[in-house]
Amino acid sequence: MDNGIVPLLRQGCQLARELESNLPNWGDRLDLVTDSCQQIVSAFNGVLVRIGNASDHQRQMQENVTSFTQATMMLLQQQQQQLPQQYYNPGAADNSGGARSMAETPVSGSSGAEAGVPAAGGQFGAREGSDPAGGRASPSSSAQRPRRRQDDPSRRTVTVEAPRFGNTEIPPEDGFTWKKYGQKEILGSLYPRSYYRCTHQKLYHCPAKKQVQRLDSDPHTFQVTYRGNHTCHMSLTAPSISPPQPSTLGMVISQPLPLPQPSLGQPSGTHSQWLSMDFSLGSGAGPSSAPAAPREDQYPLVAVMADVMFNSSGSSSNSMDTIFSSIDHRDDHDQRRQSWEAGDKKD
DNA sequence: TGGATTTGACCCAA
DNA sequence: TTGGGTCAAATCCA
Repeated sequence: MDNGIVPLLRQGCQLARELESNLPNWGDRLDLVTDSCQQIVSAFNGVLVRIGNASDHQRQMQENVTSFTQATMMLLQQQQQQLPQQYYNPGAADNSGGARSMAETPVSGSSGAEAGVPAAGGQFGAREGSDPAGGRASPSSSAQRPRRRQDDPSRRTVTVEAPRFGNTEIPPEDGFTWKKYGQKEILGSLYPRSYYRCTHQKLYHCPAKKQVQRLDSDPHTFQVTYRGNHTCHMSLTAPSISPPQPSTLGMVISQPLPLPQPSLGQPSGTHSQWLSMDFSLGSGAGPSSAPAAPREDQYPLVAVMADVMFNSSGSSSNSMDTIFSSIDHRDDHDQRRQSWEAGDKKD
């Protein structure tokens, strides 16, 4: 391996470890967390760029890097999904230069003129309308199905680079399964906008939706707008009923990633909650079961992912499987310890 | 045959 | 009035 890949890998791992060690001290400085995550992603993106003509081994590494990059960005996305917008650092999401793979900016309105308008009420995970499977809205029911175009605090936009391999017509996996329900030509845009909703919308009334549109200026880049939060995986049954594609990042999010409750009333330590709750479901416990106070052994998630990624010696198994089985094992261990402690206290 | 996608029409916020 | 968002019938596909 040459072409500066190793230094970049080291840099990425180093950044991950720094993030790990700094997390307990950063408190609610989520801008710092964001910056750090983006530096990590940039480092691994640099690796991606340098891995051109990949051998099999390098290709495996590339898949690992891609998975880690996507996982990191998804974690970052999940994090921001739960945060009041004042925690965001829009400047850090600027994708105007450097290795651009995914960049995220909070969207407070549909026009740039409204950028900076604080999200009214800071509502998280605003559920859209009433019954998403309610069929065509009658005049009375339409009042319960507001068609928000602006001021939707749960609206987030990411720019996603088209896949380099395979079908470049579709945006990369983002960890969820989506069902396309519409496509529309958009005025002033060369490319149509596609509308997706969560596959589990009917089963679990999951309100999550996304819009995918190719950029006019860069057809190799998609702008993906997410609306609503996934509630399907907070269901006790959802993860086991509809396992995602095993070979995709779907493993990442569709596994025990509990998404934010609409009424998160815990402004302090929010990011700690993000880190502690995301992978703490293991056996189906909901976010409400997340420990109130973060434990320091819950922070090294990123480092764990990096370690597993680079220590998995070319296994044919999916890297995300490895990563999250590792996390699950950690979680199992935690659960066993907690149950043991509980039993111990009973005695 | 059932689930996913396509597509034209409808609804409604701006 | 316009155009974005959604619905649902038609179609495709495994």
